[in-house]
Amino acid sequence: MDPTERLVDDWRRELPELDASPMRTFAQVNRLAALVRRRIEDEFEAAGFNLATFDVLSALHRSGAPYEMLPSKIASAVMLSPSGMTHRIDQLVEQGLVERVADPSSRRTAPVRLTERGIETSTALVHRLVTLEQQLLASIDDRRRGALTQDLSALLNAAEHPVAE
Amino acid sequence: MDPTERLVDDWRRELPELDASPMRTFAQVNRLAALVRRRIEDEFEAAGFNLATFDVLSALHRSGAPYEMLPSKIASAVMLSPSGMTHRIDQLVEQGLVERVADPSSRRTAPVRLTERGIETSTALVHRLVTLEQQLLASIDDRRRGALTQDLSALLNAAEHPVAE
DNA sequence: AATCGATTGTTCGATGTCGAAGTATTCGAG
DNA sequence: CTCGAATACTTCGACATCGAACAATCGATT
Repeated sequence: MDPTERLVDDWRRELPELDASPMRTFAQVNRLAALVRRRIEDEFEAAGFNLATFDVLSALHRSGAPYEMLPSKIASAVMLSPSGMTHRIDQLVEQGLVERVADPSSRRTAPVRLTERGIETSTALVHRLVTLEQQLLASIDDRRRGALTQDLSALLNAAEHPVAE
Repeated sequence: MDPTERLVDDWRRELPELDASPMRTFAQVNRLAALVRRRIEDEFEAAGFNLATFDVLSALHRSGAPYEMLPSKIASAVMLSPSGMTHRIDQLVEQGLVERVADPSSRRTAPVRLTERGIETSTALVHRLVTLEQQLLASIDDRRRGALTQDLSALLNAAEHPVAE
């Protein structure tokens, strides 16, 4: 029996008045995210990089030429605090994957730009990533994948927009 | 357009030879896990606790009376390193939520047991949690929830058991 | 044109986690 | 019965992240 199913059974036994079934879905999502993260880290580590690095490179790459973004934009894209972003960019600059460029329209900001090496690295890593993810998705046929995407969209929507505060 | 859909479009534009569609599913899972985690943290913080605390209390509670587990068992249940577990237990002992008890069969291990207060806290938090999760699930009817659970199970299975090393 | 508030990024201190090394205890082979 | 291997936990140092405080700059209002 998988751990997330066990979870619901346990709570039914301990607190019979509680309907614990919602917990299973989120336990699955949480565990899946953690396991996949671990798999990706292993995959990237084999190439000498990590997921944190890829998150930033990928955001820049996806933004299209000239592969520039403001740190604040990257930070919100990867759900990282501004201070954390500063630190990550410092490392990437160190590794020669990105560089801070001057913004002629504002001296308050210093957009970050992918270097050649940054683009190559991002490209190599995204191919590795997709290959891994395809393997993980192999057990689900296309039709169910479509339904899954829809359901996850609905949940994401609920999670992004709290009902009332 | 939601960020995970955008992701696929961006990659299609930048790297047309790449089929980036698998990335969407995992981006959804990852983002959902992060957002829900944040919501839960907020919910628990209002009660003066956090998710890390609940994870441990909940593992003990679910194990049933006398609510005892070995630290190593709890650690694997919540996917935390042994050293991290030591630290968390220290805090919980400090707060009077758990206590280390002597194991008559071995002096090498000191099982952790929920205190009265620990049980009460766990019970209160799990009710808060389920209420929140029910809200988040409200947009999906029961039939689709069943399908979602099945699909997530398949993905979890693939993620837990790597094809080959 | 001067100033105040908003925006953007950085620094700093605190915290949580990990992995490696260390300690204590138990188990098993001879 | 003894000693080495295995087990379970802890300690320690390194590191990523966060939030709060700070600094610099821009924009808007008067």
